[in-house]
Amino acid sequence: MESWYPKKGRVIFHVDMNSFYASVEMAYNTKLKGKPVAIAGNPEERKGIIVTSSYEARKKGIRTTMPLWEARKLCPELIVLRPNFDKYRMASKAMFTILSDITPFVQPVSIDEGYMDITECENQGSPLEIADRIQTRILEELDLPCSIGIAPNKFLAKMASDMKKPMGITVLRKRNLSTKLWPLPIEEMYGVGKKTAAKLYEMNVYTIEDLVSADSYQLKRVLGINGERLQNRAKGIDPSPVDPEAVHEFKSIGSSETLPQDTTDELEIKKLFRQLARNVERRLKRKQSVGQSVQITIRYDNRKTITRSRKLPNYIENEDDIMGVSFDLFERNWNQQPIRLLGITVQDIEEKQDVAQQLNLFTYEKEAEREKLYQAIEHLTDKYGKNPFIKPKGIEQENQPRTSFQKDFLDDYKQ
DNA sequence: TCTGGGGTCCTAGGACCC
DNA sequence: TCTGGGGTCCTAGGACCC
Repeated sequence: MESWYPKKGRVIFHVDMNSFYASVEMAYNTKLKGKPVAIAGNPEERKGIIVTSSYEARKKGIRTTMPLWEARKLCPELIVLRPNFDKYRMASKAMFTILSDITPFVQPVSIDEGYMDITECENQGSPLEIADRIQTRILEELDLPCSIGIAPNKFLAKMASDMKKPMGITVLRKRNLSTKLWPLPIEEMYGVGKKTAAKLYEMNVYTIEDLVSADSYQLKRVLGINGERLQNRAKGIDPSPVDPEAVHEFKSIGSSETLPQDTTDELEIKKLFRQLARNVERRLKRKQSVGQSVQITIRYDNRKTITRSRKLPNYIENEDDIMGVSFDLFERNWNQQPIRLLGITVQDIEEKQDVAQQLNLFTYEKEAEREKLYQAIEHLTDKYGKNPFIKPKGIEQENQPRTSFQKDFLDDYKQ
């Protein structure tokens, strides 16, 4: 609810680690410092694309998602490392611990960036001093560089942290928008990707300033609700709060993998599905969670990608259940073309403790059977004024009608 | 002999219900 | 003799981000 008095402006930080994976590798192995380093997937296979690279590598033109062979052509002396996520997760945890020393209002958004709301931290110094202290601690204690954006809301803080890299601290105030934000090309705005940029060009929007003054009806027509939101952000309006709980409310857990070669071999496909199901189970269990939907992804050799999903009548968590649903979806939907990638994602996730009764598929089907039988008995009892079954207790016994009398009743019910 | 793998959010159509 | 309009759920796909 809005209060009547003027609301104090917020002070939001966006803390963004600089070329995070590469920096963590350099912190572990200082001999890598000053050299062109890149993290890439399996270098032997086609999954070899650049995930992150050091600034030295970027100077040579290395870019994220660039195929490895192309990166090597641009920079033959490139040091290529496989990702080591355990290291990165540890560094990330240490980094967020430092942020949490300032305020509990920290919202991690990915492994290497997060927002902070330091509005109530006046007693700890000015925003600039606090940012400087954070940056120094992360550098001295973890040997990792970061950039920090300071602004009255999340969007502006995010844009600000991008303005000076590496090791920048940038303050973006409302009154500076026209000189610091608005001149930027529209495709540099957070939330504007290739497709949206193309639509905006059509409307003669090339800079963030153009977006501010664009016709809002036309924007809404072309981009839907996102058009409205983007224009508001361009104007410097973003009311979304820093939400420390958001990180726990994950909604899906998935695992996918590109095959070494495209394949139509059902045995190989099954093996990969089994592995993906196991992976998803492991991560579900680690988070003490269960899910109610299963989605599979099939990418064909021509890169056409389809998804098929099924909402289940109950929550599942086990490899076998995940595998069963996934493979059934696969068999119903595969068009026999060679496959490049397969994926399994479990959605509609709840924490186990929040789910009243969690049953695996098998128990559920038993329950459903039992329920149906009870209904049948109830129906017949109503219709004929008596229970046609001699022994109403012990459903398993009743499963098989023992007399033709009972059989007729059941047949009657079924039709 | 190009383009990984982890996510979130939004849209749109059809089914179904009132 | 013809057919409203709203709401929710499910499914598939797309856009975007790191």
